[in-house]
Amino acid sequence: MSVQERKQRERAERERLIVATARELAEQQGWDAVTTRRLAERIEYSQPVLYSHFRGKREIIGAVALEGATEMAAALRAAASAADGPRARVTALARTYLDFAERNPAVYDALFRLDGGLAFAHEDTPEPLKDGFAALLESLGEVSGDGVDPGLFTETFWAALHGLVTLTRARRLPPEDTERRVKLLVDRLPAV
Amino acid sequence: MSVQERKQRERAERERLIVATARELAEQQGWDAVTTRRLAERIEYSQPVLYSHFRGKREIIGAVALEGATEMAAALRAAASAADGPRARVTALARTYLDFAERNPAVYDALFRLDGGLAFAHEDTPEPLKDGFAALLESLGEVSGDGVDPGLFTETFWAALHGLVTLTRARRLPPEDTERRVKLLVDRLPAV
DNA sequence: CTCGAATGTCTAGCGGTGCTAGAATCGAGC
DNA sequence: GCTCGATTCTAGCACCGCTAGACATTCGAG
Repeated sequence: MSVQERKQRERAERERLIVATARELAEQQGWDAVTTRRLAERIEYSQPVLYSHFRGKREIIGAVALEGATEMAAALRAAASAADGPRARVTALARTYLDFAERNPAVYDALFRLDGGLAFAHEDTPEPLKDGFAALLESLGEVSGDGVDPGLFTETFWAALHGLVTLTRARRLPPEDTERRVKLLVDRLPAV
Repeated sequence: MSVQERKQRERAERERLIVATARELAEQQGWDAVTTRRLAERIEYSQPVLYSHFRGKREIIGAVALEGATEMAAALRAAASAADGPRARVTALARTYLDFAERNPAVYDALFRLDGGLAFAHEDTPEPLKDGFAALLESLGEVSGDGVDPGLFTETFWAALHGLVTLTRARRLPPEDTERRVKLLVDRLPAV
């Protein structure tokens, strides 16, 4: 028994190592640099070992996304709870969102740009993802205004932030004015 | 002379064929399916011929993007000029933007998601791209409101639309409520 | 009209990718 | 110490973007 338990523990540990290494490599050099060969070399195992933990690269991206979602939700909630009043919460939330995206570009990509094989906005969406959206909803829902569904408002505000993140990162928007763009969103979209 | 002219014409014609074929293939099966081998086969030349026209795949994406930018600008201007009054223009503009993105996903990706080696928001940005942004600015600039730079307002509104497009396409947002999300943006972001 | 040079296009190949079949090794339990 | 199942590895597949160098074709000069 104990032997099997130890093996299971070691296996779980190795799985964490794979995810952590993939994330680290992606943050350092971008997801394109996360090849199964490089990843295998970094964890000091051969390539096929990766496939005994994950179906393929896509699932590894998905694992990084789930990890990131939990962190992002926590960051958003921390920022929101530190702010006073609905408007201040929205401002804090937006800043924290952009800040997270900027500090963790690879995680952000895994979450919202790449295909990690995860279901979104669906009943079988993994809990961390639902919870991330919930964290947004908690602060944004209270400023959606009469006649506007809080969920829909949250989706729209989120999309606006996501647009800022992706266009800026893709060098379609100059980064200098981000703060002013966020201010515009925060000033006008909420119903108060 | 005439011989050289004919050759140049044929060469230009072949270049158009490459771009059109790449675009077609990308719209049919996504950009991942646009490999140099497949593309070469479809135009009935060998791979190296592609490299006598373009530095690489990236430049082919860039060429498709430029073509698409011109079309998009035209579509946006047509929609705007058919609408009556600033608010109606903004609504028409937003709908046309999303419609273009939905009808031409590969072109949209070439423009705003992929690396086509093009400079944006810069002095040496290619004319079609500048013109596309100008088409947005013409309608959005008039509703930016006092104290808000029209360019900045346009960027922000654009980013919101882009966020809707990409999150919906990436299956992060359910597609059904797009219309209501757009309404929210159009109702709240403009200063009137 | 011929022939060398320039131009154009091709075949073949490089080092890389994600992924996998089957051989080799390891270690637990008798 | 041995056996046998689980684990890990080596080697390889088909594909990728890209390119060197061979080959064919066309052109211009004599």
